[in-house]
Amino acid sequence: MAQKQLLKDFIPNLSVNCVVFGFESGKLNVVLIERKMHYWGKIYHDLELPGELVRRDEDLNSSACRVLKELTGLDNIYLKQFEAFGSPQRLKRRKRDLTWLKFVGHPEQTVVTIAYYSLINIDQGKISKYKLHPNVRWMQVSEVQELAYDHNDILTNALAVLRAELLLKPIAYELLPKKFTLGQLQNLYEVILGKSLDKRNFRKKIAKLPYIIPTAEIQANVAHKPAQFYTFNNKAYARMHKEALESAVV
Amino acid sequence: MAQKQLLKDFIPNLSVNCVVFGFESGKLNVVLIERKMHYWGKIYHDLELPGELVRRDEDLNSSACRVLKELTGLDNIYLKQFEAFGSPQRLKRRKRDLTWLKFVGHPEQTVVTIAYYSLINIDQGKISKYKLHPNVRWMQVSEVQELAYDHNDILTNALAVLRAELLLKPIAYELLPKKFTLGQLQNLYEVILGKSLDKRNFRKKIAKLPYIIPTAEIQANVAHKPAQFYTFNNKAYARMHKEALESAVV
DNA sequence: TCAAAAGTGTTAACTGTACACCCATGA
DNA sequence: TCATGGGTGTACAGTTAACACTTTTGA
Repeated sequence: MAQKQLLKDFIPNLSVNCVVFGFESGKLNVVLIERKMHYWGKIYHDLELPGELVRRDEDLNSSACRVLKELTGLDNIYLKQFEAFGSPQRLKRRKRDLTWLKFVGHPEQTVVTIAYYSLINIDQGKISKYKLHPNVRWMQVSEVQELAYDHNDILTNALAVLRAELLLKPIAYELLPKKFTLGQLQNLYEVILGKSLDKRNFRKKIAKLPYIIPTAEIQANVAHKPAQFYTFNNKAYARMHKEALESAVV
Repeated sequence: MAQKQLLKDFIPNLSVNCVVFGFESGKLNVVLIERKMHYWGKIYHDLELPGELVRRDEDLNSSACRVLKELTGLDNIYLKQFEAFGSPQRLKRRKRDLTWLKFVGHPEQTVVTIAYYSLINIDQGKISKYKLHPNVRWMQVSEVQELAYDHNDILTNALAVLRAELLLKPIAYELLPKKFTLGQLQNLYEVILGKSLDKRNFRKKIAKLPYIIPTAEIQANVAHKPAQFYTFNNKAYARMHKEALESAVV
């Protein structure tokens, strides 16, 4: 965590962490940071969620944006605060974490972290930009092992929030390229929710949504019947959402 | 905020605030703290949400519990973290707030607050205990005026979360006495959701829930047909909830 | 010609919604 | 006897869920 700037510019007890999800070739991935350290004479490689201490002059959201920007070079990314983690022991549950804190000269105080989850789409070859920092890793959520500190808890809760929001808000489209097929969309729902869905019922449901717009474009160079591309129309969504709110009854 | 204990025991940049809701005689109420101050020669009365700085050795949840305990003398209250508020300007938007901060000797740093909402029931004459602290006020949510700092934002968001959770989780029963009538329950939904519901449909829905148990008891001394009392059975709820999760499809 | 994913309708069960009257009680 | 809130059923509309085959393409 931020050792480059002057320590006094930061609130020593407050950090943000970002759980950055992305969907690529049918898998849900997450951005992790490699932490290399010497520990009892050996070199350990270890992973943690991206995060930093919060600056005194910035908003929490700006802080999370800053972390993402420094990490991936991207802004205008879907970003949502979901939980604060504040156990006094959260940084010190393992010997390895204590060693690391000493190694980087961390004051070893309680650090409460405000956790965000973030959705990116791996569109238009942007993926290369995520390699900006040499220790950024892009890993399948299902293959994540033991992370630093309480970061497994943070990831688990982020996933739970992602699942819940997927059913309530149009966030699937943050994870997909601008033009997507219904197969991709269904696959995304299946992967995140962890269950398979009926293709015909799924497509009927989508067909009723006024904000999923079919395009004239069609897949090319696929070894099966080529699929039609669709787009998400945010204005149509906002309109529908507004109407739904106004007429809502339990 | 906490001036009595040693300042070094607290994290100066981190507080918790509690939005304590209660339901009484058909109205949704919230606990507020009166803030009296001299301001340009006059005495102002002002309201804020209960809150305190977080101790270095305590968990965020414990911190919120502590605030509630000190305030109302009650523990084992429904308590849920819902959002962190961290704008650097959040304590200093008004002259009055700045004056107050100087008055109480606050270091005037950025304070990020972790906001909780809490539900209490005004059962069995417990209400008297809420008067423990002389400046505790119990006020209808619909009549709340301008609060200190960004506390109106916090209250607004707490209400939004309360509404959303009311539709998803059995929290209504935290706000009602152990034995309640269906009329009270419907009234609570109507007040929190801000719309009227169809009595017959509402009762049909409740009748299907395996965790709302009719008792043999019946209202007395009411100037209308006396209502039957019901209870919420948490075990039955947990059982049903577990089954629902296991068989869930989108 | 094969493999792989796209695309397509019907039926039955369930859920949500609209709607109006009588009942029991205390004042 | 009146005012107050308690209590009840039916019909229609909309939504969900189960289910199997044909199409188009590249390899």
